[in-house]
Amino acid sequence: MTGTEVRPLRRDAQRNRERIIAAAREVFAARGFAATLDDVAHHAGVGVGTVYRRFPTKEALVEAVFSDRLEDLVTLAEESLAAPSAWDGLTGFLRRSARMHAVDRGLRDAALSMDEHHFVQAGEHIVPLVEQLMDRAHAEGTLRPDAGFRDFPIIMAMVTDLARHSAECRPDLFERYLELVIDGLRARPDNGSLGTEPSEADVRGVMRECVPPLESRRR
Amino acid sequence: MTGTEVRPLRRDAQRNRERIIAAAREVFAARGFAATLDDVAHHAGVGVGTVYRRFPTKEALVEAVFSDRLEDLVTLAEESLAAPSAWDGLTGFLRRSARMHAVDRGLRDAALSMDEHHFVQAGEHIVPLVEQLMDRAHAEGTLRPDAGFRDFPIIMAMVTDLARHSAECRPDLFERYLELVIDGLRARPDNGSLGTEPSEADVRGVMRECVPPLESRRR
DNA sequence: GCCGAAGTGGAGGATGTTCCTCAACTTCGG
DNA sequence: CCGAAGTTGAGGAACATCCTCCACTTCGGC
Repeated sequence: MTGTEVRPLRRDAQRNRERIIAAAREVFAARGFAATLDDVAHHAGVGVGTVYRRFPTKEALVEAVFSDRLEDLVTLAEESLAAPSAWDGLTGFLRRSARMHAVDRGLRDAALSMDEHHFVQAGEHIVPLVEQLMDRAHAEGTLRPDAGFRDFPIIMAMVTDLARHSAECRPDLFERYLELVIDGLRARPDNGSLGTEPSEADVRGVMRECVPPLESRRR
Repeated sequence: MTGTEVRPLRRDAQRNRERIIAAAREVFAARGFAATLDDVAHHAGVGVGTVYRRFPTKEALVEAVFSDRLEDLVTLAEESLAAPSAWDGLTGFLRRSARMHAVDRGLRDAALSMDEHHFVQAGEHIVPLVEQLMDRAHAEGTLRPDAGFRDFPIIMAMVTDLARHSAECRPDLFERYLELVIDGLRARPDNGSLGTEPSEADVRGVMRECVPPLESRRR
C-alpha cells in the first residue's frame, strides 16, 4: 500500500535534474537565497518550466542542494571538538565556518535558517556541538566567561554579513574583523562587560532578519 | 545679475516644507534611505506631489535632512578628542556614534555615503578627526598597532548592520558585540595578527555596498 | 519505425514595488 | 476678488519576480 508509486525519471529528465542542482549550487553560492529560479534555469541551460516541474518551490530546491552541505558544518564542529586545545578548537571552528559561509552565500543563508522547517535537523545536530566547544573553552579558562554559546550565531551573522558587503572588492576582508572579535573573546582580567546575553528568541530574530524570505507566492 | 530670484515661499508652503522635513527625519530614522518619498508624504499628511515639488529628488531631501546631522558626528569626534585618555576617547566615540547610528538609520546611511557628492564635506571633516583619535591611542600604547583608521568605518558598518537586523527584537544588541570588538582592539602582547589593512578603495566599496542606492529614475 | 507518455521551453499574465507626473482643484495674499 | 502659487492623489511608466500553460520535442517500449 505505497500511495506513492516511485516511477523513475526518464533518462534525459534525470540528467536535467542533476544539471539544475549543479546550477543551483553555483547560483545560490553567488547570490544566496535571493537568487531566482529563473536564474538557476538559465545557468542550467534549461527552461524555467523545467525547474518548476522538478522543484515546485524554491524551498524544495534549496533543501535538495543544502541539506547535506549543512552536514559539513556538523563534521567541522566535530573535528574542532577533537582539537587538543579548546581555544584552538573553538576559534578554528569560527574561522573555518566563517570562510565556508563567505565562499558560499547559500550555505550561509541555510545555516542562518536553521530553525526553519527544512534545516531543523542539522540545527539540532550543531547546537550541542557549539555548546560543547564553548563549554570546553570556558573550562579551559581561555574563553571569557560572559560569552555564551548563543553569541556564536550572532557573531557569524555579523561577520558574514560583512563578507557579503565586501565580496566584490575584498572577499577575504571579513577575516580581519573576525580576528578582532576572536581576540575580544579571550578571557582577560580587564575585559569590559558585555551586558545581557541574547535570549534564544533574540538569536532567532536576528537570524531570520539576516536571510532573504524564500517565500512562495503560491498558496 | 542674480540669475536666481530667491522669491520667498508662501506661508502655507513654508509650513508644509517644514512638516515634510520633520516627517522625513522620522521616516528615514526608521527605514533608512530605503524609505519612499510617498512614505514621507503620508507621514507629513501631505500629497506626494507636494513633496516632489519641494524636493525634486530623494537626494535633495536627504541632504536637507542630514547635512547638519552629520555635523553632530563631527562635534562628537571633537569632544572625544578632548577626553583625557586616548583610549576612552576612541572607544567612547565608537560607542556613542554606533548608538546614534542604531537609533537613526538614516544617519547611518548618510554617514556611510560620505564619499557621495552631498556628504563629502562632512566626510572631509570627520576623517582627520578619526585619524587623530586613532593616532593618539596608538601613541598611548592602548590601541593595537595593527589596527588603522580605515578599520573604523568598517567596524561601524559591521556593527550597525547588526543593529539593523536586531532592531525589531533587541535594538541594543549591537552594543554587546561592539564591546567584543573594542576588547579586541586593545593592544596586547599575545594578540593574533589581523592581516592586511583595507585600502581606501576597499573601505569605499564596503560603505557603498552597505547603503541602499538612493538613485533617481529621472534622467 | 511508431506512437503515446513524459518531458521541455519560454513567452507572457499576475502581482508587487517604487518613482514621478499632471490636470483639476484649493488657498493665499496683494 | 482674482491671478499666482500651491496642493492633491489617482494612475502611468518602469522594473522585478513568480509561476503557468500549451504547443512542441524527445524518449523508449513495442
